[in-house]
Amino acid sequence: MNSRFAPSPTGYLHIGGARTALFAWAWAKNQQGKFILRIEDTDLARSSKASVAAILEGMSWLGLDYDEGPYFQTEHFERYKTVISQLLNSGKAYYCECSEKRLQELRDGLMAKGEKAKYDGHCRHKNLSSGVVRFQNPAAGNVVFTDLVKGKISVNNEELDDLIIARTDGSPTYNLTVVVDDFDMKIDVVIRGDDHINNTPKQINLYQALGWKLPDFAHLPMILGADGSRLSKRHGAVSVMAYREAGFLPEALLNYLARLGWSHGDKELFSTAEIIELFELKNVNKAPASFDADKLLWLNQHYIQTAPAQHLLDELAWHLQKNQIEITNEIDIFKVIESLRKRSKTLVEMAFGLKMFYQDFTTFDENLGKKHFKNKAPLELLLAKLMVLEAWTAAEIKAIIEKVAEELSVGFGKVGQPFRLALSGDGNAGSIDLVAELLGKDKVLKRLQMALEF
RNA sequence: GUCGCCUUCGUCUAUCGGUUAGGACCCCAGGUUUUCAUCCUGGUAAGAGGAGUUCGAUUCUCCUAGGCGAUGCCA
Repeated sequence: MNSRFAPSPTGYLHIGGARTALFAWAWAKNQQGKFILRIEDTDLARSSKASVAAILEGMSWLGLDYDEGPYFQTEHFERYKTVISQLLNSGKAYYCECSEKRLQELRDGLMAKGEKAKYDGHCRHKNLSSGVVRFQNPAAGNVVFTDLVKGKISVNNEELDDLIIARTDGSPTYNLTVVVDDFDMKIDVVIRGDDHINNTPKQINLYQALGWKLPDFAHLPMILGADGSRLSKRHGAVSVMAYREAGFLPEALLNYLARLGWSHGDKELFSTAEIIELFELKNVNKAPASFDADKLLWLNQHYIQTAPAQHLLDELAWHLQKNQIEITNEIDIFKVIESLRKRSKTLVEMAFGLKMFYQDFTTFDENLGKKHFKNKAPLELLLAKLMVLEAWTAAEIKAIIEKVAEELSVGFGKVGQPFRLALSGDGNAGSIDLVAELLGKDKVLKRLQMALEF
């Protein structure tokens, strides 16, 4: 059982496309069939190599691996040409030379009369031999099909017109190429966005004219922005890679996308393997869904808290490189990750929190410094006691902080907070005793000294 | 305009005609806590409107409204 993802390379891989890919991928894997990637690049003017690369990059990051492809429709032009002449020869398609102007006037006129704007078949019996090629759609009857997510859909042929299947330059158009490729690639279920529902009856007529067996269709509802309108740039990030940049884990995005329009009872958390195992088209929701950034963030936090440290490090590496943070052997990165994971919602936050362990700083946050370094006594006492501390462990360090607080008759916070600022520079750090242990005696003493000079 | 699709808490969703309509995110309250977090407990909150079928409709049918999509020599 095969499915495919067929993006047109006119931009990056966006959230909606990624979900379509995910569902098609999950379905094929669930069926133990093939997932095929096909690039629909027949619009030469709008397609670009950069977009192809961006789409492949997005899919690769998400781990949506394909069993075949990427195929490019531009490599199938001969095949399309053959099919088009077959249609022409059998009288199921014809040339049309109507000018753009005539077509426009025709549309305007019909619309003004309150009728469906469609081609009137002007050139149908002219026996022309140049121009665009139109498919002769059946004039009457209904096209009925059972969509695997939407159910029964019926469209009257009177609503459909003779669609163009080849442009003046001979190049094929979308409705023809999908039909040919889906047939040739033995696609069992065409899984795609529901903006294609209206094309489906036309394609079904094409299949029938060609005498080909129909695939099943499954049309996925759209993803809307938080305000319920079509997802666009003003809703924030729409590109998959923008989520990588924002510090999301691919499994979090995948889990989120899976639950957007699909469900398995009350289950919220799905590993990638579980998505494959449990995915069923019949559990896909019919209604469009709004993108909720808060829930995605919650999932990301969940996966940051539970993922193996090595995996976190692998994903983190990209961010560290981007921020020019270099991990050294001096401090155990895994211990640092453990100390950070509970307080990081994104990898960006984690990378940021990691900085203080591997990069020295020269200044403290001005405002916080004024507040916490005003009274030097806690830091002086801390420094004196830590300097002579032999067993450099969190427990010992904590005992010293408590002792300092006791000697000065202040609360733990009065010592801990200045200490935290001294070590981090910006006040953002976790359990201060643990942070101090990880940082190591040298750096701790140095930074305390620096704080005293503030 | 015309055609198609859709409609359960603010959001994502569950519900095989009979449920106090459940879960999750968000939000709020309380608890744990060395900042910020995490974590735990509890809470607020929904069947678009109107007919019909039925002993009984969120669930089936129809109408209306609203949203989205299509109406391209884009895909």
